[in-house]
Amino acid sequence: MTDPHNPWQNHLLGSLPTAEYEHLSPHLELVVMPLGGVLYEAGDEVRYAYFPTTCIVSLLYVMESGAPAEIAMIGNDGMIGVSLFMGGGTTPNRAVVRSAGYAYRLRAHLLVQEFSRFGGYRNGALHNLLLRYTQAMLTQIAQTAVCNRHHLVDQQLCRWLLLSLDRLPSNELILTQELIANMLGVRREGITEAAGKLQQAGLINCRRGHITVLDRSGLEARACECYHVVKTESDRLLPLHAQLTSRIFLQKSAPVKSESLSSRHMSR
Amino acid sequence: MTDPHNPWQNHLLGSLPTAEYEHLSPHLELVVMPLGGVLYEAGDEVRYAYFPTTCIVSLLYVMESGAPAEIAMIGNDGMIGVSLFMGGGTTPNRAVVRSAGYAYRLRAHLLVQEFSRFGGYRNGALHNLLLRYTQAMLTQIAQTAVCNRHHLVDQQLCRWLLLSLDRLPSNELILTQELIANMLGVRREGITEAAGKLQQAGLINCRRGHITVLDRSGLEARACECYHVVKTESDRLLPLHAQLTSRIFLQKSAPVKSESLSSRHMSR
DNA sequence: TGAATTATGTGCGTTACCGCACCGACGGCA
DNA sequence: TGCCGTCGGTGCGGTAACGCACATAATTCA
Repeated sequence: MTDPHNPWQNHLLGSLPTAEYEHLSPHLELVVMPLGGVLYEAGDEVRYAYFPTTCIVSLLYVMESGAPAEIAMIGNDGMIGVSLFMGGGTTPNRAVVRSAGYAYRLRAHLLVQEFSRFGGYRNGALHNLLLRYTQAMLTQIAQTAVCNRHHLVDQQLCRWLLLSLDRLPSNELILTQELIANMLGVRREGITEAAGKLQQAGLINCRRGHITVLDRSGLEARACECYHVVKTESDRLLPLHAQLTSRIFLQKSAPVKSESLSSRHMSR
Repeated sequence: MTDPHNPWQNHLLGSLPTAEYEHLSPHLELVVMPLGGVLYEAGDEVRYAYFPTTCIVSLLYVMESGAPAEIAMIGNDGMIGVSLFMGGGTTPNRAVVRSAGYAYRLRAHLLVQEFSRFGGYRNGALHNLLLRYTQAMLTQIAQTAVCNRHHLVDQQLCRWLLLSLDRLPSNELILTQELIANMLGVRREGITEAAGKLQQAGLINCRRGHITVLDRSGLEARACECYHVVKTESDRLLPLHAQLTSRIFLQKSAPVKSESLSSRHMSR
């Protein structure tokens, strides 16, 4: 029986050419990502780069009042810790697990080292891949800004559910409406109302702490343009390489040194 | 008499080590940046990197409705065209001159080429500098998202004025309240009202198409935390190098091949 | 100089969302 | 099985910002 966890479940790792992938894989460490786990706080030195496979991590700015605001969400499409190679090594944001699951992590210096390796005159594949990913994330953040200003809570909820759905293996989200409200920076009651409408329309099904998406394209129709902009740009910058799909058949399990994050809880 | 325009008026160019600066400077072209000039449209292939000296350029997302929303503002602290080295070569945004002035520009391929040059095992200074700048811009965009969601128009106006002020040589902004409203994505009347309060408090002085800042620290006190987050992070990532200040005495003028941008006008 | 243009200031009803208070009800756990 | 903490739903008054319609004032230009 094969190990169900593999680094290439993460699209970035899965898109690497075999040579560079093999270079990194011995150092990738599988970690459990519990709901509410904090990867780093604002200003903390980032010690690991995380490559989610089945979890979702949110980047939050925590305001002076203590209220959080979601900046971006990252799942198996990306990584957490771009400041390692972009420079600075810290950010004014908190990274927190918003949907439990797994991720592979890599020590900071190993990532930076590999980022800076070259193949001839051009930079390496990891280098280019990570920069393209950062550019995609930048678009996601920009679109969050636009959406926050211009779109109704109903539309924003659709966008948010779709972005989440794209990063999860199933069509079920395990989270409370309060959590969604915190991420979107609106009242909990606002989410209750918006989700009620979606349920009434038969697009989703809500249970206590669970939201099941029944009609994906229905959500897309109700979402604002922001979702599509982010999705399109992301697909353009990071097409899934042949590498990834071919590895599904050549699967070679990585060392499973499962270790859990310290789980502080998301409050407020 | 010396030429008043010099590339090192732009902090990124000014922070380069002499060797790399000299490598680029023959290719830098001074361009006039008229109010409303469009550097590129959403989806356009980016053909030049622009390094503003006295102008301010805004990155806008233009919504389906046609309404613009400001994502970030760039002055002599940065450059326009990060997608050139981040990957993709286009963005879903429009870049438009928001405050007339000058900039130096560099052909896309020359920037990319210089970005990819190495000095030994580590990447070059331009490489690191541009990545750090991109990280700072990322923070600015993230904070725009936060601000759009959580802060009052009054506070946002203060933030916006301060960010503009930091990028201008004088304490006078030449722009209409309507323009500010478009940038912040609010009603023009909202700006009129907010600006009225600031004027009443003696912090600014408004004339038709002009805003003069009288009390900078007063504005800072009224601004939301977002301004400080962006400023602090920017200063941390991009401290002004000794190079820049020393060049003020070693000034060697660059070829002035002044050329004007096609000026399309910013409309609603 | 006077007319046209453009920018700014003001008022008024409307709306989306907030803050609060409360109730009901689900679901984990003893 | 029954308890209790947490989560979801609902109602109500309050408010920041909107959309619109004008009045007024500063420029530009004929």
